[in-house]
Amino acid sequence: MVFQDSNADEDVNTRIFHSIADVFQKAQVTYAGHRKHVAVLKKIQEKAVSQGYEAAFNYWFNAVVSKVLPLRKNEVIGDRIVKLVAAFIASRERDLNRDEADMKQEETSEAEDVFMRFMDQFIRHILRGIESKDKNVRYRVVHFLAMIMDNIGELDESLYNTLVWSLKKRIYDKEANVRMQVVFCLTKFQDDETIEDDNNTKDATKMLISLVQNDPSAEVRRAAMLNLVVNSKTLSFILERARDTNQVNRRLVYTRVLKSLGKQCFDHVNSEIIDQLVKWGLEDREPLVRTACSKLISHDWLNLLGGDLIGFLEKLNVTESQVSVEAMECLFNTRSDIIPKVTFPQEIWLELTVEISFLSRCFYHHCVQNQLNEIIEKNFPEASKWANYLNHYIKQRFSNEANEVLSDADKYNLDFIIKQLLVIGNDYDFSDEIGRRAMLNVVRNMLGIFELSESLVDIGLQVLKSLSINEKDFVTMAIEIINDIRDDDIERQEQEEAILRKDRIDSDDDNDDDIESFRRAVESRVSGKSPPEGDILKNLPPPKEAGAETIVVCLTRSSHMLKLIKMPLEQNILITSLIDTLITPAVRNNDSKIRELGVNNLGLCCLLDLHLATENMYIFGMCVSKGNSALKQIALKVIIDIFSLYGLEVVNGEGKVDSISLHKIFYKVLKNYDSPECQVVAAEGLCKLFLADVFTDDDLFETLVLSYFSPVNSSNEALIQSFAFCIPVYCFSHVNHQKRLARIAADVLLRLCMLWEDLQVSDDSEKDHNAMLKPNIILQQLIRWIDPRNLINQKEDEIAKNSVQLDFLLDFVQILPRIDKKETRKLLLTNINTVFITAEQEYHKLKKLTEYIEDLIESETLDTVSRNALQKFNENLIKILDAAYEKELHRGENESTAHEDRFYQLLEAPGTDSDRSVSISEENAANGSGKTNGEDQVPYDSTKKRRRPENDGESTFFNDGIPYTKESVDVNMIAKSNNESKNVGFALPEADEQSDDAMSIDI
Amino acid sequence: ENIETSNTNENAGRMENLFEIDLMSYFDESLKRNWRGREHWKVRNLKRSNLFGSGPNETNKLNNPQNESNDDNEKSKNETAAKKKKKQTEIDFFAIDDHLEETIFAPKKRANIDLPLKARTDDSHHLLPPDYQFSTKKITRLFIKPTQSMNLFTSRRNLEPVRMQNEKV
DNA sequence: CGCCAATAGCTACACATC
DNA sequence: GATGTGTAGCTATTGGCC
Repeated sequence: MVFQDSNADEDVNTRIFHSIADVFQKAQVTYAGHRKHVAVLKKIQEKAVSQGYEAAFNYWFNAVVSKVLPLRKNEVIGDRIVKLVAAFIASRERDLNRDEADMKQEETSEAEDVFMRFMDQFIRHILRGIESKDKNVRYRVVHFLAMIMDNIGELDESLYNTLVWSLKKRIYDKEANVRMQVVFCLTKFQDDETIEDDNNTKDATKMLISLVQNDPSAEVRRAAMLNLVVNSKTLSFILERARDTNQVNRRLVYTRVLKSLGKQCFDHVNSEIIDQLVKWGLEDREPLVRTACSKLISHDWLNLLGGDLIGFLEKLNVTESQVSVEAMECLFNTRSDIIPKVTFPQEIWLELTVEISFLSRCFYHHCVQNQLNEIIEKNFPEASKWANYLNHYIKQRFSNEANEVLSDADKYNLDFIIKQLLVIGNDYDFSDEIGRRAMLNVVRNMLGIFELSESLVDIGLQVLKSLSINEKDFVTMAIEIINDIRDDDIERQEQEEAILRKDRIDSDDDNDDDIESFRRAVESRVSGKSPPEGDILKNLPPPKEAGAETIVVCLTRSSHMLKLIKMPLEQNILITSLIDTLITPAVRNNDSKIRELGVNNLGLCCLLDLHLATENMYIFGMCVSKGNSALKQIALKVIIDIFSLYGLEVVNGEGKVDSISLHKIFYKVLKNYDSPECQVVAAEGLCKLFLADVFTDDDLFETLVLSYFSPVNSSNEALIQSFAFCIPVYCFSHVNHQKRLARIAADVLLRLCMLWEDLQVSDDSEKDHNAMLKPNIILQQLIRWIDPRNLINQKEDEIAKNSVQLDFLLDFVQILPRIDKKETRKLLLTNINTVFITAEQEYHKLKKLTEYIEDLIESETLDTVSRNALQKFNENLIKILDAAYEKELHRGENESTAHEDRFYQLLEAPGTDSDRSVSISEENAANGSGKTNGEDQVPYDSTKKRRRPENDGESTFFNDGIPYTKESVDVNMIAKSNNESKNVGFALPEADEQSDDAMSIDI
Repeated sequence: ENIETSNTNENAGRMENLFEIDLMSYFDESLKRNWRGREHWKVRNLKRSNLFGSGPNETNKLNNPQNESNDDNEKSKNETAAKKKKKQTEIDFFAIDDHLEETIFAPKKRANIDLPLKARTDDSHHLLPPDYQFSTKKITRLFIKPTQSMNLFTSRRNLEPVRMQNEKV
């Protein structure tokens, strides 16, 4: 032992100090021997206390601890000492508890007092540093606290309050690490509240809930998530983290939270939430999250349920579940061991529940996918039996008594079961003709049922198609079903009428009238004339058509049928007549539901026939510009699909709609942020059409790009995501696409910068402020999109020669002066070095660029940051220019000297005005469009000129100076095109003129 | 002859189809992390093909291989030295520093150690927006007739009704 | 056979630096 | 705010152990 009895006060004091220091000195090097070190410390303390030097011990203990406080996170020495102290305190507390248990009362109270005094002063000591300006000190302080929390014993009330108060303040520390440790501390204060108190959640828990949602640091949120007590109030906040922006947090919900919840999960979490969690997990973009989720399902949960798949489906509430299909797929795929354990005895098919039917459907699908034919044969009956089973449930559901016997829930469940059986049936082996016929009968009859739900119509028709001999056969059967439904309805109406009249006639004692009026009714229906007025007053007007409800039922069937066929229309008279008798009248109908279905049907027919499509473009256009939101969306989809299929053949020609009018419609929809859904359809659709090179218009494309960046669309997630996907696909899929963006990029940037500057001065708080990207980010994004290195199918040398970015830069330096604020220009200029410049690119362009850049450096009043960036760029540029010059020389030697001369001229007279006026566009006109396979009909140069700021007013779409607002589409263009051609345009009235009447058009 | 030509046509078509599918999965793969768009796109995506000099500086480096190796050696030396320094510093618990506590416990003065107010709450609660799962598959499907899809990359200016896919519900 | 540590290797995130 | 380095939190593999 280092210190022994001594009489001198000082001596004892220093010995205590040295002893403590000695322990710390050794403990800082390694964890090994910590137990011994703790024991030594205890000895020192005991001895000191016994000698009346308790205070000295505490003092020196604090002193050495202080030394460790400035050590930053992960400094091992700090970590070791913290652990040492924590171990010391924990050991002390353990001793006390043990002594208490052993009933050593007297000793205990003394030791307890010592311990409490020690803790009190120690905590007060380190708390002095909790607001230190040194973040490391703050970190170590809370680190110490977090580590000793478990053994803190009972605190004096005032100290307790101080501690809590200090911690509460630190949950808003600037440093994430500090906040994280505070979270660990706070978790200890919520311990006793596992017993729920309904309206009194503890402060600590409340704070953790707030942190788990709001803290900017993912790690702090993680700490809060993992340490929150689990009860009915906190659970939703914890589970919500399955969509945390941080990948690890998301994963932990599955690997940690849900796993440890175990069975509780099913008992206390409602099925909707479980379903949502599974959906999120299995659909996550991160493979790690997906595997975590699938592991949870297929291992933890399945084991928990003892392999009970039905039970699992019950938990998911299969009839409402959005993911049960994927979940089952995941189960079967990851746990192939359960496959042989799944069996379906014959009896089960007549006793199906929703879960069993669903399981069988997924199981069947899995077996088909993996060609487990024996298993299928073992479990699933032959086709004719299957048809019987199916019929069993259909009868049960739609029999005459059904309405009285079955509750809504029963009907719902039966529908669900029938659907599963049909899904299976769709993949069934119908090589056996008897089975096929049986099934065909059942399905045909089913499809004739008036009340059949749409989803059953859909799958029913699919099965019908699988069962049919060929497409023509399928269409014949389907149309027969539709006609039957309609005829039945008409017949029913007539019967009702007849009965009505009969009642009357009975009282009038005349029978002949009946036949007479029937004849007239039929006559009028055929001829389309209405019966004489007198008759109308006497009798009810005979129905010419099926009732509205019936029409809907028919149209539903026809649309699901049309979705499934691809046979050209001209080969199918039946469909042509369907158009005449059912679809066209529906399009003209006043009932909006019928009209929407009609347009959808007509659209589907158009996808089968180019001529029909061409003829009807006008109607679809009218629907988009005049219709209500739902109709608008359908018609828009139809137009886009038609374009996708036929390209521009359907427009621009004698009697055809001209494409400019349609462009205008697209502009309008794209900018109408009152109907975001239509915006998304327009955006996605236009992207498709551009991708397929159906559309090649620069201005329209510019509108697309502006829509992406426009702050007014910032809350339209679907729109943003659609663009985020489509624009890069477009740009990277073809050189010409990238060129198109490069052509408009500078203009886009200019407009957006101006808009951004406007937003900065407008005092519309921070919301608008955040809604828009900063110009530098926009620039980066644009540069990335036009980076030739991202192009597919490019060889290295092709990439090196590609000068789209160079072209863009040339535009860029010219729009730069038009940006008002220096700050904005600075944001842009700092990014200039990310542009891809090589010596392989055209010499004269490089040359031109250096001139511009040097001009910029000289003339502009630049801040240092921009100047540095520019100079750095210029240095590189000059190097490249030199290299390019070398190359050019070599080429010149080999080919002709004509070029060479020019380059010498350029070199010798740099920066002269005459040189500068040798316009770039001249060269562009030659090089830009010549190599493009004629796909870009607009010459590079002309577009560019048109876009030059000076000419803005002439024909650019956004001539109001403020990019992308309200009605900036010019009317001139449309008017012009209408005058020029014989094409059909759309007279587009202003909004106030809109009315449904406008829709009643004749074809 | 006929058979042969039809075969080659078929093969060409098949190749085209393969090409299309390849491209589709290429784009799906490389863009799947950018789905949130706008400020959330990350630089790391679509790794630049660094197959060749990815910047103007490259030439310089290639010209002086010797310097580089020297640099590397020095660097590695420096690194290890620095690491050792960091890890080796022991604390002398015997030394008494009266001013230590003064400094570490110094009042914070004006130094702001707090999170700015606007960073303390977040409207999004740091949750991801709904994922609309855009993909080449979704893009190529027709809107009103999802069983039919178009070719994006091959057969520019398209577009015969290609590929009927009966999809399971 | 399953279990565990130890190990290497990976990526998104955090931190430090200028 | 762009940059490079460091780190947390995994995954996968190995080899020893019961």
